[in-house]
Amino acid sequence: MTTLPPTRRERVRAATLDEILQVARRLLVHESITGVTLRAIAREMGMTAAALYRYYPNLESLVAGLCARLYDECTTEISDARDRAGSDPGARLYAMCRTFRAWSVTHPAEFNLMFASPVPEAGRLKTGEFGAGFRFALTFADIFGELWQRAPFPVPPEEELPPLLAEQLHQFVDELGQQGARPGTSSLPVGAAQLYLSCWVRMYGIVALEVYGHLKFALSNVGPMFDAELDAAAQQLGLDPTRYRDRPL
Amino acid sequence: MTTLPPTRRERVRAATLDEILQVARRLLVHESITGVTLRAIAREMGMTAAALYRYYPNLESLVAGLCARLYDECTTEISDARDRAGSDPGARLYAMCRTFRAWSVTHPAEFNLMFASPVPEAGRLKTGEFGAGFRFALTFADIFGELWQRAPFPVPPEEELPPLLAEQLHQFVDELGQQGARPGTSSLPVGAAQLYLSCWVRMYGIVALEVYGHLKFALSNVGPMFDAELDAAAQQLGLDPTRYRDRPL
DNA sequence: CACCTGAGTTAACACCGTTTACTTTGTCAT
DNA sequence: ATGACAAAGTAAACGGTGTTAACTCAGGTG
Repeated sequence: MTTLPPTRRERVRAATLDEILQVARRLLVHESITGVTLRAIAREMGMTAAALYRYYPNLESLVAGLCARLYDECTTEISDARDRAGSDPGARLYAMCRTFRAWSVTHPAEFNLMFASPVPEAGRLKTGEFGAGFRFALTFADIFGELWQRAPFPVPPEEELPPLLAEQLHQFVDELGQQGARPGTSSLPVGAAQLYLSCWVRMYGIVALEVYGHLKFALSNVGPMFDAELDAAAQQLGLDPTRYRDRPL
Repeated sequence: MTTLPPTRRERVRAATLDEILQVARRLLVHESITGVTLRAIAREMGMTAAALYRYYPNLESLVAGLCARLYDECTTEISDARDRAGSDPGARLYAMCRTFRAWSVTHPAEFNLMFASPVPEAGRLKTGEFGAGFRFALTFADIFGELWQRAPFPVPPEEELPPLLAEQLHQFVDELGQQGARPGTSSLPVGAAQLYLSCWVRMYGIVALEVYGHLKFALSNVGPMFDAELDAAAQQLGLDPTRYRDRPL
C-alpha cells in the first residue's frame, strides 16, 4: 500500500486543521476554556464560524481534537526528557516525572482540559485503537517495564492481593503485553502492576492538587513536597533517591 | 447581641436563596456545568433571569455559592460517618475515607466543580476567615491529630526532611494550632504533617482518577484498588488494616 | 468543456449573561 | 392608617454564543 503524494487541496486542508487547533489553544491559554468558541477561532483566522463545520462536526469534537493534540505534546515532551536522561532507568523515570510536573504547572489550562474532563473513550480497549490519553499512560508503563527488567524490585506476591484486584491486574498485564507488543511489560507480576498504578496515583494526585491550588492551604511552594513524593515512590521501586537528586531537567 | 426574629421578607429571601442553589444543583447533575445558566434556573423557578441579580451579582458567584454548599454537604456527610464509626480513631479514619470516595463517585458532577476548578481564595489564610474548601481539609487534619494523640506513629525526624519542605510544614502546623484552637494538631511534628499531606495526595489522586475514568485503561472496578491504597496509607499510620476490613459504611 | 465536490459565505434561529428602566409589594416610622 | 422607602420582580434590549440552511465560488476530474 503506497501513499500517494498529497494533492494541493489536501495540503491546504491539513494546514487549516493545524491552524484551527493552534488558535484554539491560544484561546484556551489566554481566555480559559470558556474563551475557545467557534466564533472566536474563526474571527482570529479571518473566517466565519460556519466554515469551521467543514473541519469539525461541532465545537465539542474540535475541543476533543485539541485535547488529543495536547496529550501528544505532553507525551512527546516527557519521552524526549526521558531519552535525554540516558539509559539508567532510574534517571529516566525521574526525568519523566519531573517533566510531567513542569509541563502541568506551566500549562494549567491544558492540564485542566486533559485530566479533569470525563473520558468517553471507555470500553473500546480491545479494538486495538486507543486515544492519545491511553498512549500517555503507556509511556509510564514502559519505563516501569524497563525498571523491572533491569532490577526487579520487591512486590507483594499475587496470593496476598485481594482476589478481585488480582484478577483485574492480571487482565491488565495481559492486555499490556498484547497491545503493540511492549517488551518488559508482558511478564510483569500483578504486584508490580499494582505498584505502577499506586505510583501513578501519587504523581497525578500531587500534580493535580498543585495545579488547582488545593495545596496552598499548607504549602506555598509545592516543589519540595513533590520531590519528597517522587523520592518515596522511587524507593518503593528499589531506587536510591540520592543518586538522582539535583539533576537538571 | 441578641438575634431578632427574622422578618417575613427575610424568611422568603432565605428560602429563595436556598431554592436557587437547589435548582442550580439539579441542573449541574442533569445537564452538566454548561446547563447551569441563569435563564435555566429562573425558568425552573418561574422567574426572570434578571431577578436572580437580586441574589447574586453574577453567574460566577452563584456557582461559587453552589460550590461552597457542596463542600459543606460533603464535609457533613464525612463527619457524620466518622461519628457513627465510634471512638477508635482508625475506624473513624476508614469511615471518612470511604465516605469521601462514595460521595465523590456518586456525585461526579459535583466533584468536578469542587475539586477541578482553580481556587481563588489563596493568600488570605491569615485573616481568620476561610472558605468551605479549607474547612473540608481541616476535617481530615483533625482526625490526623486524633490518631497521633492516641498512638504516635513513626515519622521522619525534622532533620531528615529537606529544609525548604520542613520550613513550610512548620508554618503550616503553627497555623493549624492557631486556627480555631484545634487540639492535637498544634503539637504535630513536621514529619507527621508531611505524612498527612502524602496520605491526602493518595486519597485525592485515586478518587479523582476514578471519577474521571482515568483508571479504566487498567481497572474495571476501582473499589479493590482503593481499598488497597487505604490499607497502605493506614499502615503508614501504625494501624492494622485487618481490623477495619469488611465494615459497612 | 461540463461537471462535481469541497470550502467558504450570509442569514437566520434559539440560546446565553448582563444592564437599564420600570412596576409592584412588603415594611416601617410617623 | 398612611406615606415613604427599599426590596423584589418584570420587560426590553445589547452583544455574544452554537448550529443550520441555502447559497456562491473555485479546484480537480471525466
